[in-house]
Amino acid sequence: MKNKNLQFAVLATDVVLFTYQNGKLKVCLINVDNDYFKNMKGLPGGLILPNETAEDSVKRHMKDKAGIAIKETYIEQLYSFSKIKRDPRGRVVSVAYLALIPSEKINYKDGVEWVEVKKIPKLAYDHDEIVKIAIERLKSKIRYTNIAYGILPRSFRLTEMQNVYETILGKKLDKRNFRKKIFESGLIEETGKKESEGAYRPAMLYRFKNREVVFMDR
Amino acid sequence: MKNKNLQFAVLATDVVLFTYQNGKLKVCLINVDNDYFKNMKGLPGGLILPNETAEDSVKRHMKDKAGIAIKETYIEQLYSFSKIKRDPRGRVVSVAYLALIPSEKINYKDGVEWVEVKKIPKLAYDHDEIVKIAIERLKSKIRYTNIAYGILPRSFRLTEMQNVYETILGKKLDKRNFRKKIFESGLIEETGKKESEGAYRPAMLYRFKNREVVFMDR
DNA sequence: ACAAAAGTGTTACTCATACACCCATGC
DNA sequence: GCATGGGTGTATGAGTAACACTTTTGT
Repeated sequence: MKNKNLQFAVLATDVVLFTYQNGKLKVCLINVDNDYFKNMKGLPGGLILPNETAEDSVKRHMKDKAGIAIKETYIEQLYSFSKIKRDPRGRVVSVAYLALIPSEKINYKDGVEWVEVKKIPKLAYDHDEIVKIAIERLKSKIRYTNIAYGILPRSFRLTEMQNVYETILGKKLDKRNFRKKIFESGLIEETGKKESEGAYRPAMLYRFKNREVVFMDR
Repeated sequence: MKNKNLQFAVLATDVVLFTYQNGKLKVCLINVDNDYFKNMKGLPGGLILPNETAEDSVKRHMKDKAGIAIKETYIEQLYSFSKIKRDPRGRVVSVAYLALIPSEKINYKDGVEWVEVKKIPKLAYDHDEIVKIAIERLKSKIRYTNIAYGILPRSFRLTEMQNVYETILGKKLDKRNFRKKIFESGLIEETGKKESEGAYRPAMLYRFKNREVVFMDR
């Protein structure tokens, strides 16, 4: 660096990592316990190192702090937070990310908890605000992209998919209209296999055609 | 700061500042001339200081480098750029912003040029990428918000407004449909005044009801 | 045979699109 | 009276929303 005195801020990342489990949308939270935030929860995250991009940093922290296998996750940059007092320990500017993971890919670790979105407690730092923005982004983006691939298993029943949409959007959807729209979108295809859930009629299993973001027409 | 060796990156902001002038969408560019980028252009921007947020920083640089009166501008955060080599002089992470200004509020300064979007040359650093993302954001956001208030004068004719939309969206719109949609959106209201453009029938002048962002229904 | 989830079509309504002529004014 | 931009309505097609019953399977 040329000018030492320009270096003043710690640069960090935070991630709002969602999963869908037992019919509920959940967020990954870790324990926070320091002089300023006693026995609270917060988002996983940490510093950006000199030789990594913000995205590299998020992936590393997701792996280290939440035990997440990076390959399995959808990640997108959410927003950057730069309020001067957002971290009472010193000036920290944070680039926040939104990430999705199918629940069966989660590795559970001590100090890491998956909390239902509706039951998130008051969080440390400005993490409440970050989560709020992440939920809005997820809600709007699931409408016009295929990012649900990030939160559903590789192959899934359509009712499962509909449940994910209903939970994220926070409202019931009509089964026939949902299916029509999803089929017409061309985002998914049959796997050819069927799955029986307990004792009843087996359901066709589907998968996403693409595992990169696709925007729906318009 | 607690830990000196955590401080490695320079934090900066860049702004993609749009205006609409003579039927053209233009971007504010400044001269860049250093060891790495000879006689080129780039976006206005600069460092974030220890006592300012990213948004404070953008506003300050817009004022200093481009002579823009802050009060008149619409500003939103665009995206953060953290590629390690994006600035060859050293590690700089930049929070980019999108801003809009009505052309009559521009103060012209030496070394600052307003370049038609279609004619933007190769820019210094990663500023091409930033501009591209800004244009996409502007295109999509003008469809479902009232942010056009940031680029139109306080009061304006409807054809003027339609021209702004056509230029940003890059396509012709139907006059009657445009008017219908705008009126139904409830975003604007009559000022009660009329304006004659040259020798012909005077047009009703309108203004935006709100000068903060409003999202259209749906 | 029954319990449970899977699967399937039609109608009504709303919204977007396409399209052409008269109006008001200054010169 | 003419040139110019301002202003207006209707018809068609597309997409969204509402709605209920039959099918398949395991027990």
